[in-house]
Amino acid sequence: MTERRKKRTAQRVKGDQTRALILDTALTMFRERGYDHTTMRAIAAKAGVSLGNAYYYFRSKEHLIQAFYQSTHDEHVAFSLPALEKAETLKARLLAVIRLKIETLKPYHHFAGVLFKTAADPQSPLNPFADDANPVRVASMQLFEKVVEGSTARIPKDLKAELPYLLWVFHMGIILFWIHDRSPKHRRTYRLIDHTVELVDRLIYLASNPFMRPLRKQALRLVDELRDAAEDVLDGDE
Amino acid sequence: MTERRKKRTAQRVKGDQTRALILDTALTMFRERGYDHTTMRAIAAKAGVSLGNAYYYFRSKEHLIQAFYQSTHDEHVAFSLPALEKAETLKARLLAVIRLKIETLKPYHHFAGVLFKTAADPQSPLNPFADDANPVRVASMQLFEKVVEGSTARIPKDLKAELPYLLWVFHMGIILFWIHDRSPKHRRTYRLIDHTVELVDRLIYLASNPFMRPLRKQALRLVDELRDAAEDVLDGDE
DNA sequence: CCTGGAACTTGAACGTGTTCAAAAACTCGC
DNA sequence: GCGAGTTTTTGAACACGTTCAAGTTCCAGG
Repeated sequence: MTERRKKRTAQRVKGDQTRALILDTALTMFRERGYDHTTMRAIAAKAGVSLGNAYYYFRSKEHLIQAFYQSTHDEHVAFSLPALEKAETLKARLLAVIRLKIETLKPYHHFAGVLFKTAADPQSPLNPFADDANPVRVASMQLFEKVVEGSTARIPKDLKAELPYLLWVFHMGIILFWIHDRSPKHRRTYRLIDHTVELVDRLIYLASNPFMRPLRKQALRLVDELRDAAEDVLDGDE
Repeated sequence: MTERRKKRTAQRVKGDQTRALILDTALTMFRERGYDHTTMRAIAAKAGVSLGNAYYYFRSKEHLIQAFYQSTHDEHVAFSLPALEKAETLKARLLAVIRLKIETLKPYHHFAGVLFKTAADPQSPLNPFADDANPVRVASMQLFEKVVEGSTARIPKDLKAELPYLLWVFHMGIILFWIHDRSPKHRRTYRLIDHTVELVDRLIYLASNPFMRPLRKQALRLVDELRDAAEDVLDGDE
């Protein structure tokens, strides 16, 4: 067993290098030419490996995107944690985290168009909505848990429980917008973030009013239903 | 000019037949085997034309979907108009139209998965969100105008103006859900329709309250912003 | 060192959507 | 019914994602 592990780690080094090389090459080319215009052959050629080798490390061209998610997410977290220490209100915390997300993704705007084509495709194994256990999604939601937990707002339990998920979905929506935003410096997106965060904040406040309890309950039940359904998509049967 | 038109119409007959033949063949095969598993070669072969000929009539495989939209939409309208004559309240009218939509699409559930992969893809010329001149979308929204106009509900002008669009988007959401719904007889979707229509109705009522005016205005401004942005995606620059 | 097996690498081959230049069919004015 | 022009039809060719059987490299155990 010890030997076995040693062997593995020993070999892993080379393998990991190749893997990283292919991924880096791919991401660079995606950034420069876009996803569609970057062929697997070109990636392999530029990375100095064979076509088949690229497929040894990445099951498909789409799987390169999964790796991209992971890497940008890590970066986003690194930016967000310090920012969260300085913000107290829910509004400020949410604003910071979402702005930083866009900041992180910025270099990839050109190729980001593909992200949602695949992310929104329910068939795709990369769809983060469908797969509850998707590590990127789990990690991503944890960040929004922090956003909610650390805040000083008073929010009813039922809503508070669902809020990280709702905010995560919200942030996906913002990214979707940003992908299509061709305004200079993404000003439009930043304006949208300001407006929607403000609106979300007001809605949360409104929904927290005891008056709103029945409507809130109804809406939350609906959210649950949608979540369940989204996750059922993966399993084959009924 | 007259000759020209005559010539055109004369030729159109044959051409239209071929076009229809290809489309029918394609839709049948999509229904039976699904979109991905139906190749252009197979469609051409089964229709008894050459591969190139299929591309003469349909610019791409995706464009066959556009034709599909059109044909099911026409059917949906034919079902809806009589139903709308019998329903007075907004809630009842909306419920009827959306249920009938699902009813219309039912035979295509198996292949519907592709619909949203392409419909949601902002790059695609078929994306109905991006192109506000898309004939299918125009026609589709007209139906929701009828839903609102014919109803007895009292709704503030600003909201009423935007409502057809909002309901159209809502109905797209329902379709998205239905596509992934694998429950027997799509019960889950019908339940969702009931719940969401109820919720939408309550929200409209709530939003119509003078108290809600500021929040409503803010939300509507946001909707406008989103619409504008979605439509800008098509134009190349800036 | 040698060997068996595992990890890694290769490139030819396949299936598919799409393009295109050339052929065929058709229309209309004469 | 002939010729010019237009529409329709053809199928070979291309590019790309993906697969796979076969080859190479690497390492622990003898």
